[in-house]
Amino acid sequence: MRKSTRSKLIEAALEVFGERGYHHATIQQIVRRAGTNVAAINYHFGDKAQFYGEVVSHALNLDRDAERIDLGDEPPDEQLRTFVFWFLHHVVGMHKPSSSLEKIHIQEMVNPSPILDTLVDTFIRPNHMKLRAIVADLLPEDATEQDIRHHCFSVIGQCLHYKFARPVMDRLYADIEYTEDYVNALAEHIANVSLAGMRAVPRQRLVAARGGRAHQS
Amino acid sequence: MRKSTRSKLIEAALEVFGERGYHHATIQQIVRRAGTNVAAINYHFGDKAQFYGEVVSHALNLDRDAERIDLGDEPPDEQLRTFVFWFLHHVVGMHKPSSSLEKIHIQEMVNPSPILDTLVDTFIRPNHMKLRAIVADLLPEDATEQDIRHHCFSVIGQCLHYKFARPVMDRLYADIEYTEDYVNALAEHIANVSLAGMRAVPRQRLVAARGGRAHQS
DNA sequence: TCCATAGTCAAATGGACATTTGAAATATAA
DNA sequence: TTATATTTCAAATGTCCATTTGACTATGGA
Repeated sequence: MRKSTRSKLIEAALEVFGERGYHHATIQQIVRRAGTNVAAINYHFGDKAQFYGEVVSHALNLDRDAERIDLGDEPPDEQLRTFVFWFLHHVVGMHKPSSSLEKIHIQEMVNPSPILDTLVDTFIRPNHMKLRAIVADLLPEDATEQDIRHHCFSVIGQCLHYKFARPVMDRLYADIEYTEDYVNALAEHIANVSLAGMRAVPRQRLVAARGGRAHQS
Repeated sequence: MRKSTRSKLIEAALEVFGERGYHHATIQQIVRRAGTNVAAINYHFGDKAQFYGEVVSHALNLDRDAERIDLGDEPPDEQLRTFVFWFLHHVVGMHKPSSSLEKIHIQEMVNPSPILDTLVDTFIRPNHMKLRAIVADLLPEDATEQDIRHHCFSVIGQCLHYKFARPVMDRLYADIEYTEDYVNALAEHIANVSLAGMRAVPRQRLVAARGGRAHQS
């Protein structure tokens, strides 16, 4: 059975939306890549917005079957390392291209569209909860809800920075090459900083009382 | 002397470009806010791109006179805290709106335009070098160039995450309010994690030899 | 064979913009 | 004042898109 126009459109759109984001992707680009013409979008999906919705939920379905992180029963600090490796390689997609779903995920963070709600519920939150569990394990018993969140965001923030700030980084340091080894070293670094930060928490408690310092405005 | 149309345009544009970014800002919006009409852009600046260039360099000039971080001669870990406070409040602009230049800075990271080069050279790099100096001070003597960079990026990455991932965060946790106190606590957290990470460096060295682990693909 | 339905296509339509134009208004200098 | 240069304005033009239209083709029963 030859590929239906419909699925060719979805596949092409997955790539184009992943590369350019919803707003910057044009229907022309998509149908050209799919080898068809603009009217097909209207016929099969109604309009661009609905089309995008179908493309994303198709990607989410694909993803359901795809590889998940297996954290096994390693000790929590090993689990964190595994998570960071996975996130950097798979989500941030540093040395080899990430899946289209991950690319769309990144695009949606930068320019959210209405589907971001769905994306958070079916994709981002589950992953976040996995990290959260690890972090909660690593922090002392009496860690507050806030502590847990903040440490999660520290981990993710360090990782995503290599995606979002890439244009700036490349201008600051032209010589970086994102080989697999380099990305592994990066993951190692991020895991180490994060773990050190979590181990330091009890000590922080004592210092934490320092009132909010005035920031110069 | 009444404000010239030219400077009214620049001021309005500073705001609009800061809010919507170069691509999403329309000339209509700018001239409406400046109380004039589209032809003024053509007359004073040629076209949108040149206009944007002038607006940014105007902002950079303003910024030259504006408040800089004064790190004084505090010990390096205090300097890092100061830097993080400054960056979160002033650049990321968390609890009160940041200046238009900072907003444009953020916009350019997300959707770079040709002026990003200028922005990096005259604005981002100098700030980066300040942080770099602090980090180099905090790390052991034998820290590599890579170590220094990575720790810088860890600091900045954690801060910027609260800007870039905000749409997602708000959906994950609807109850966060970015009061001044909260942002101060955030800064404290980020500084603590970063400092702990840097103090842990020598210990890492020993572990660092672990070969790049295969990531599941 | 005939017809209905699904699918495809090139071309038209229409909206949102940036950009240009030429005339009108205003300031400036002689 | 008069001439000249600046500055503003409303309207026209052109471009890039999404979206729609109506004609054309293929397929699969009756």
